[in-house]
Amino acid sequence: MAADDASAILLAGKREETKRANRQAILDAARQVFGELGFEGATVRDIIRRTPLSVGAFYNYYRSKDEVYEALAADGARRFKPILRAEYDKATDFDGFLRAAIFAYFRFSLEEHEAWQVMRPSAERSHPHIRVEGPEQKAVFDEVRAVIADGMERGLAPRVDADYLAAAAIGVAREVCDRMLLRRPDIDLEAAVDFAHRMIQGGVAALPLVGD
Amino acid sequence: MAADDASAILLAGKREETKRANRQAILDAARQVFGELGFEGATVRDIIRRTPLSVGAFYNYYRSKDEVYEALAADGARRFKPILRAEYDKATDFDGFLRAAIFAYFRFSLEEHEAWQVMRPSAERSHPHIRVEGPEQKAVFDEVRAVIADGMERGLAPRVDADYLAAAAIGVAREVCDRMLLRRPDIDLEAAVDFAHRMIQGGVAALPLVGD
DNA sequence: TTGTAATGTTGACGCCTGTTCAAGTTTACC
DNA sequence: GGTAAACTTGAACAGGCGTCAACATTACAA
Repeated sequence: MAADDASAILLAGKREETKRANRQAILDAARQVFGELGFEGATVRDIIRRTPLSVGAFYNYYRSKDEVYEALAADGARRFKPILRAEYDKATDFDGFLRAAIFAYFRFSLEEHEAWQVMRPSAERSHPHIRVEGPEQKAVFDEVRAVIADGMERGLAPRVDADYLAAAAIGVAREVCDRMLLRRPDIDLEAAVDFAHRMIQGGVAALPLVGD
Repeated sequence: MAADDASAILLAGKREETKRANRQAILDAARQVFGELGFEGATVRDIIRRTPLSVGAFYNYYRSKDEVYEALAADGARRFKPILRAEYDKATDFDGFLRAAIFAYFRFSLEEHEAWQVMRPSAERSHPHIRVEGPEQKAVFDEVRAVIADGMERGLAPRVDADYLAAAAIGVAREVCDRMLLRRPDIDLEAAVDFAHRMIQGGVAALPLVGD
């Protein structure tokens, strides 16, 4: 054969290339399967069945089912960070920042939810008592928490118990967002954001300042 | 033998009696084990190992591991309901009711948490991404949600989106309570309740009334 | 080109889980 | 004492996760 027929491969090492591709394939398959079956319901074999790989290969790339999940969460964080940051920069006061953060979170969740059937229905049907957080949602949450804490340290937010405020804001956002998603197909993003925003903002105003 | 040595048994049928005892034994063991290992981590064998019964007997009393969990939750609800109801009756306005409900919830959670090591540490270590709700907590939650909805229907609460308000209040209470429990051993129940109460109450005041 | 070490892949295997069921035991009642 | 119903037992089953010795591919040097 005059020419090597593996011409489509870049100049980069072939090993490195397939490695990256396999990692991605597993991640994509896992996202799908987790979405359809939920974390508990999904088996490693369900995942690798949607890739050209074998069980053993899976464990070559990820040490466990849990680790794929973490990777998925990290991926979600990587995508959400810049979105939140952009909105953050646009805001000038705490209130504006708050709304921007909430809006960003709701929008992101909505998109993820619509992109692939996120674990809500099937997961809850099979294990009604266990609350499974979508990997993206977890990541987004950590991010929002960090930003809120950051805004507080910079003096943008009123001086209240930072830990509790972050927790409360996260609680409101999470629950209201979940509720909103349940209203499909009649989802009013603006109304939900507005509700959460007013709730948190009004709540903050009523809070006792900390440190005397 | 002149006298039957099973004299301790009541006049009630022996069958009925041991049945009730076994049911309770399983429930108690399950509470312990779920607390230590979390729902996923706990195996049916772990549970029956702490009772004088066998695997088969377990399935004679409960159809599945899930069902014991549900029973535990129902038990929690049964104990919490009167507490919440009592506080509810004492309150005269929405604000007082709100505070009473939050207080009751926090106190109940705190007691459950201290009674037996509730699933927080070990469960999260084994499955960091899965949020396992303690059976009692789930029950308490359902109860609080119901009461909030009830108060709203009776016109005690302002006319806002009931669904979202319940969700938001639950979100705040849940997260702040969790946060509070993490501060062991320096837990300030009053402060936490106060925070959650002001947050929700202030938030409600800032909400747009529904139906024009 | 060809030999060889390193790296990647495979799937049957071991162990553990929830759940079932035929066989054995206990209770209730006559 | 005898018998039927109710209950208990634990080995067995299906199915899950994660491992590993054997096999395949790649990289590289001579």
